[in-house]
Amino acid sequence: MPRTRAGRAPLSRDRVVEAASDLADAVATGRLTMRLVADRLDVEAMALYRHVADKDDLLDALAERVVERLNERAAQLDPPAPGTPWTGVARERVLAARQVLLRHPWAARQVHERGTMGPATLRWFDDLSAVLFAGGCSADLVHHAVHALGTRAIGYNAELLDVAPPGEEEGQDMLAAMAAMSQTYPAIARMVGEISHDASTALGWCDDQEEFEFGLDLLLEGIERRRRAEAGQPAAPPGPCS
Amino acid sequence: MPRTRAGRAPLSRDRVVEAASDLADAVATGRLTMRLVADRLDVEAMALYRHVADKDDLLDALAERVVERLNERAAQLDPPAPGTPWTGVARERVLAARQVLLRHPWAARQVHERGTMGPATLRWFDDLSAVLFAGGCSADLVHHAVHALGTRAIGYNAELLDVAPPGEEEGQDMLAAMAAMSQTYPAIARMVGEISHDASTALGWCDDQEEFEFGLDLLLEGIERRRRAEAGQPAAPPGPCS
DNA sequence: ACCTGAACACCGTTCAAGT
DNA sequence: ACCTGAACACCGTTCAAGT
Repeated sequence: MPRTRAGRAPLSRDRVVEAASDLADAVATGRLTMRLVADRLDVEAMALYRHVADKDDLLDALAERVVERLNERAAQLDPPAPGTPWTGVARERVLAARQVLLRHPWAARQVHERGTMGPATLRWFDDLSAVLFAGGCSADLVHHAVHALGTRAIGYNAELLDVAPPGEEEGQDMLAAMAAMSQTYPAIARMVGEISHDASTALGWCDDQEEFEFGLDLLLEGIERRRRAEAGQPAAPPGPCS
Repeated sequence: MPRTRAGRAPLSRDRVVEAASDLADAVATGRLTMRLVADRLDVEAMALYRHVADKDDLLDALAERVVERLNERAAQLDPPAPGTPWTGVARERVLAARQVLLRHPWAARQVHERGTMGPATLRWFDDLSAVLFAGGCSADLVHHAVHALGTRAIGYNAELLDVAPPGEEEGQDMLAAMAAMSQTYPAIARMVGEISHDASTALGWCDDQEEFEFGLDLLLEGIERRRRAEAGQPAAPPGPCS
């Protein structure tokens, strides 16, 4: 392994992000400074700027790194027993994500606050979408569900479909990029492709109010169903009046 | 109105918090500095420290101020038409809260992040709890529901019942304080009093994992019910097989 | 009593300089 | 090519001093 004259391994983006992640776990949120990260790497603060654009870039990378852990954790889950309903599979994935996030208390906020989705985040949402599709949900329902579950699970609330607004970019490059996306994130691509365009939801734009009300209604309906159950009325728990 | 020699109204905690709130609306989150707040009040930054303990104290007051707006907005709502189900009433309150919060993008995060609940926040939760009780929910259900809805509505996720851990304090003062609380926040008091103590939820402590799973299950069940409806199975929508 | 000036120990970030 | 030293324009916060 190459070493500098001072006897330490050379810096890299990964080493910087890793050090920052470790530090964020140890130190209170917001107390993370470039100088502290540098200290941990036995380096002057200014050396970091060769590997990250600025502090925001570092925080973005931090969020993405945690979502990578979510994906690794999801990959380790036992395959669901045959006959498991999709809800059970989704539940397990969301709870696994929560488990990882609880170990990095700063992470949910960081993931929540950034404006863009990195590859790891897209991967997580694509996998969750695939579970819903496999369960028989329509594209519209997958879309709403991912909003409702995603905010709760990994705190993401930015425009889900706002991949890259077609404008300044070359039309050719855009199409190629979208084709590549479809290969890599097939469930998301299917969702975007099949979603009802005559609704208030247009391609590349999510109606935040609609998504909020969708999630809110799910909660209210569920609470009301439990109230009924408490009160002794059967109210058709899972099945349709079986 | 009294004025200083320089010709400006004297500072007060309210004026400081108001200026900070206006500034937070205008400037990007995190860009709020003591010096900027002071500038807006035509005062040196150090003068603020006579009215707020430190920046954290100011941010806390900021959050509380916004929740006061939520309460004012809720008070202006038309009384629900007779026969309106409690879900409709709760829905209206949560959507009204969201309306206000959307005008102060920084507020949800701020409310979310602080560790304690001020009087305004307790007021909001007490009113919401009262709606659920009036709808016939049990104390346990109110408790779970307030967790599930509260996080979504005003981003609050700290321990709901962690009012003041009985320890160093005088027992007498504690009892008096709790009695006073019961007068001021009767629905919350009822919830705490009636909640099932044999469950994992003990007085003054909420099981975060349990609340998370409660909210998650509501979402999953609601999504599954919609999938069934899409697929043409009636699945007993609102009523019990009516 | 209420505000100010000067100062302290920090920030993120730049840029020319070292090796 | 990669890191450092010195510096700049900021932070929150203190404390003695002004009025």
